[in-house]
Amino acid sequence: MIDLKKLRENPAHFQLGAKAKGIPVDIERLVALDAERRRLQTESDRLKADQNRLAKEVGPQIGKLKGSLKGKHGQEARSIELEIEALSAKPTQLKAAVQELDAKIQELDPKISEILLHVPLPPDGDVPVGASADDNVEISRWNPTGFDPSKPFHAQRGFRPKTHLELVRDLRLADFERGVKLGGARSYILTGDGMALHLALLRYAIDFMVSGNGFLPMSVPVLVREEAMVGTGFFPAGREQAYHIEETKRGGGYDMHLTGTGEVGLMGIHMDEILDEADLPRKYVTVSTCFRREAGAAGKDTAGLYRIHQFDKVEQVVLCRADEAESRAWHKRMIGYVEELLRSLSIPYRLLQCCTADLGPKNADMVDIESWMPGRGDFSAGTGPAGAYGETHSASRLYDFQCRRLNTRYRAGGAAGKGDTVFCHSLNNTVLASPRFMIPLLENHQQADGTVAIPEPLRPYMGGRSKIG
RNA sequence: GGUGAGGUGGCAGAGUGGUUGAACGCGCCGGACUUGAAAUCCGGUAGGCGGCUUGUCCGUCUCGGGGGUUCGAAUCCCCCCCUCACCGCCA
Repeated sequence: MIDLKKLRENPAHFQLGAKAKGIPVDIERLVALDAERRRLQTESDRLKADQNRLAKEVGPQIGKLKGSLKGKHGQEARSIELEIEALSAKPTQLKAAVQELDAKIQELDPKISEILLHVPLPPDGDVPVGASADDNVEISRWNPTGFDPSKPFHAQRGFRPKTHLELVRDLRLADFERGVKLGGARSYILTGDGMALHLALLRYAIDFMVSGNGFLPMSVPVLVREEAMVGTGFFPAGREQAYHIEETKRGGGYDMHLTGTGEVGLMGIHMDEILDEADLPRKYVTVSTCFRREAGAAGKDTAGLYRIHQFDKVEQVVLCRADEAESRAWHKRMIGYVEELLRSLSIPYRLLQCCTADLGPKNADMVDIESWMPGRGDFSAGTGPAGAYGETHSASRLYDFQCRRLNTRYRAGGAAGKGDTVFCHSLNNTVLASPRFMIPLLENHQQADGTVAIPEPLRPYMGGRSKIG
């Protein structure tokens, strides 16, 4: 959520931001509704002040009179009752006026929050303006020694590469037919070494962040309430992407949603909390199963392990002080962790600066990391697939957008009881998502004999083995 | 799933219709005492929203959440959420 006060001061900034992201939102109407709401509240508060003052003056008198009414009858009682009535008249009148104003405010509130929840965080000034993901800008590349993505795979390695689909089939790493039988389209079963590799990757990634970089490992719910989805900024815009458990339809008190990323759980941890500044930054990592409906992606990447409804992901999240420089520094650092991880696994990758159109409502800035996948890209009969980069990671910088929605704050100024409460900044980045990451891993490390070499750091997690197949 | 008990400030815990945004205690902050610390004493210590005269300012709301009764609600009524205990079932 953006700061309504800032929007009041500079609506144009938010209008431009929404436009750059290609998100339609009626900011003029929001500004008008907000002004009306404040007018009503000021008026209501004024009347309530009268009410309270009157209650203090008149209330005790009424109490006394009511007390003296006991045991009185006839004429005497009647005159006391009249007195009470007279004293109550003004407060009753005020009450009606207040109720009328408050009713109007209550009518306005859902309209305001409806729009407010849709106002995206404007992209930072240094984010390139673009119309679609095609306008993303490459920042850097890294290649293991001897690898050059501009040359065909077989020219470098001396054999035609298999796609991950072929590798998975030949090495019996996954069973798509039975997966689909069980779970429908985009389902799969990892089998044998496929499952072993999947687990090895996740465990390596977790250990890398915990032992290597001081992140605190957490388990988090993947079945969460609406508040967590709205708070983290996935709802309302991304409602179509999440599976919805309609418990209310069977008599339950509330519905649940399956999370599409561990970010929801990790960020939700400190919902409605005020943290001590001294306890920041918080560095959390989780591994969780992620569920995505992939609505609107029909027909896209239908085969294989690239686009699936259920996968597992190691995710990193940082909560830090509300300081732009600090936030930016963490973004770089969190990307750096992933670079180090990818290098340790000898996977070629590139960093992409996402343009404004590719950002999504909650990001001020986003950097994608794409891993080289030899099995993707144009196919030629002679040399096989040309290879292409495919997205495997995404690092977001959100300022206080998420924490404002989640109401996650800290007390500034160090010492307890002092300083303002301010919303934290939050950041998140993939550490490793599998099975998707198995694609670059299998395809890059395949050998001419059809086996796949296991990169050194994964071997301890694979029973010391050096290859699959 | 059944039965019962509860949800009050950072924590613990009073308060069952009238200056109670909230006692007492602990914690924390400031001060005094002390060579320093401890102990002791004094004072202070929630958040949201709005306003303008932007102030050590004013108003308002908040005792799990929402609604209601009342001149007045932490306190009474209704709905929801959550926690705990025991029983049943169960990975």
